[in-house]
Amino acid sequence: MDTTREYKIGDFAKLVGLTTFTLRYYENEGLIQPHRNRNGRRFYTTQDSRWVGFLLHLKGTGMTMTELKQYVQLRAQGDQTIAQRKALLRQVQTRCRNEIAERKANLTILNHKIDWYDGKLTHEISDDESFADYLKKFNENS
Amino acid sequence: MDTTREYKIGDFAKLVGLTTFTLRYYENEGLIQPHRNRNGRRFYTTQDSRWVGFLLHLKGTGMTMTELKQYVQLRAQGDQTIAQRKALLRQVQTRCRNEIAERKANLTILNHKIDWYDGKLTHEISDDESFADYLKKFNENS
DNA sequence: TTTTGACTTAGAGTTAACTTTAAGTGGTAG
DNA sequence: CTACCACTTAAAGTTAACTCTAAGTCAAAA
Repeated sequence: MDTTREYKIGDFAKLVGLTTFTLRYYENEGLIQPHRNRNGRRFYTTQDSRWVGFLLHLKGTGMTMTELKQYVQLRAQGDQTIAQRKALLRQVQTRCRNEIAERKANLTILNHKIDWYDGKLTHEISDDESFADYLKKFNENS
Repeated sequence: MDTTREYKIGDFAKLVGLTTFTLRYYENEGLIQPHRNRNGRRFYTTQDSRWVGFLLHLKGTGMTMTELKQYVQLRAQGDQTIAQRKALLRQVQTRCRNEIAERKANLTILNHKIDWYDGKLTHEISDDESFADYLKKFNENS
């Protein structure tokens, strides 16, 4: 493993799947702190790509910029903020779980609707059975 | 069951959990077609609330306004568009499944991070074990 | 050496899906 | 009767998270 490589912003952008605009934006917001060479140009390391990777995982859970900034601030204050960071992540975790559950529930309805269309197309469902009626078959538990 | 009730826009809004603004907006976009009384005021029926309920389920899968409008247009053309409607919903279904999967994967990382903080707080994880190292324990498959 | 890429700041533009306002009219419930 | 709710159109405002531009300077790759 090469842990000492340095990337210019353009190359790093490709590496992590962001644009240079976004990288500078994140930097502005305090989420990333690239290094500078003697000419004042940014460079990024493998370490930085790991951090950005983690950031993107957090983003992917629905964590907002505001929350990410809070998180980064806490992180900068060292180990005494671990409990607070954990609390923050727990909040994001709960919300994310709820969103997934809700999304799944909606997807289930969509699945049934598609099945219903299937039935219509293959004439397994009579012409006059409504989707509402059809849905009742899956409602043992409500 | 009372299937003949009529609701004024304000009451209907409460019933379905939207604002009157949003109801008029959806109507404008062609997603809802309320009835009018002799004074030109909108009223909505139980039928309408079922339709809005379904709309909201579709929205909840990540279906966009544009897609919903397409869907409603197809619906208005009758049974000969069932295959097209099914195709549209399938596309939404696939995207929704992918998004859920991605979200779950990100949540898994978040879960591990929280566990890692837990370990730090209870000193089950040594002070110098990095999260990256910790994560490796779960990476049998990558 | 020419083109490509990086640097700066401040600010404008983008996107989706609402959300609200204005400004005036006119039913309706308590 | 009075407060409240509904009606209209057109347009502006909101939010988050980017995304891009301008305008000029400067370094580096082909």
